[in-house]
Amino acid sequence: MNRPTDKAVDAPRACFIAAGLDVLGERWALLALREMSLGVHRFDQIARNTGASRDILVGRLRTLESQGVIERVQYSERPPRYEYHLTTSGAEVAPILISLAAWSSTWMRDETPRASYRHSCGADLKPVVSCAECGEEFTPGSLMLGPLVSVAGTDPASDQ
Amino acid sequence: MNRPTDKAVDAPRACFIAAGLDVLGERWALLALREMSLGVHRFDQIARNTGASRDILVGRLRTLESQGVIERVQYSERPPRYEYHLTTSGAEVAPILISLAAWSSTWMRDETPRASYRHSCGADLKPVVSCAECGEEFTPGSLMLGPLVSVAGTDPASDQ
DNA sequence: CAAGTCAGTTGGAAAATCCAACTCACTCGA
DNA sequence: TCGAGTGAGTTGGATTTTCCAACTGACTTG
Repeated sequence: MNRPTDKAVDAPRACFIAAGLDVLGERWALLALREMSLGVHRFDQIARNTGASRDILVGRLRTLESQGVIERVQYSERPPRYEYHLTTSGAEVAPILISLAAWSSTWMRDETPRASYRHSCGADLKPVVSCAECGEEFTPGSLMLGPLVSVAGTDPASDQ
Repeated sequence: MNRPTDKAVDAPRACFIAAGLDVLGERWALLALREMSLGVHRFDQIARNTGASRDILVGRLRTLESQGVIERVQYSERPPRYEYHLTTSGAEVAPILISLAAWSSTWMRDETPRASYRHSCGADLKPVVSCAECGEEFTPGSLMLGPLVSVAGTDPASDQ
């Protein structure tokens, strides 16, 4: 089904979920983005609000910046000081944070008090995820593997 | 603004995003759930498809099980063998995976070929996240902090 | 009966994270 | 002008996680 010299038949599944996690899945990355989404842009405050150690946080912010998810905006010349702001890419992480918050507030209810989130209309967070094409709601299981995608199309390959 | 004896003014923000990440944010956890969402339920195959080392994967699966996200289903008596299946809670992680895949396929396009995802209607993955209450689409920035939530209500507290 | 499958375990090396303290360049109040 | 404070890091060493390859035990299959 593949080439004659079938290399490793069992390479990990290269998919966009895995690729997204390479950037957003490292510890503290999503919490840092949460802070910026909430309007917190400065290093000390992001460190405090996330609980990340400062050295690790520096690394995360640099990675996110190099991936184009956030950008540094200078707010003081001397000494040079920067704020961290979401780029368009970073702002579009919001649906992930929203889904996560909604899942968590449904399934992680225990005794500890936690900040909840809501939509700007004032309602409690109850996101509905639907398909932009057909308009139907995504149900668990309606996620299917599609074709391989790169700059150009490549030949399909299916294993599971 | 708070109590007289203000304890640590700078505790990390306890919110549902952070709580969700405690369970889903560890390395390999979401990829393991991805596999189960795609119908892969057995240890060896999950290990292969995610790329996780077997020892770490065992730990993750145990944690997810103890958190009620997945469950082990025995499929062989002797030797005892189990499959890993999503619980209702686990199935509802789908919107997170969907948002992640969509974000990634928009912003992580590089030369490497990757499996894409689509809705079961056949369309490319373009999820729309909207508020169940008002029906309006969530725009970046429409996520607001709500009140503290626990088993009972607690007094509000705002810092940022 | 030898080889293969499946779901793990094990031990040691490597990498990531944590933590507290320290730096540097300032600003602010007395 | 001095001392304290702020903001954004950096540093070194301890701790925790993860990686990796090999191994086990209980089977099944040829």
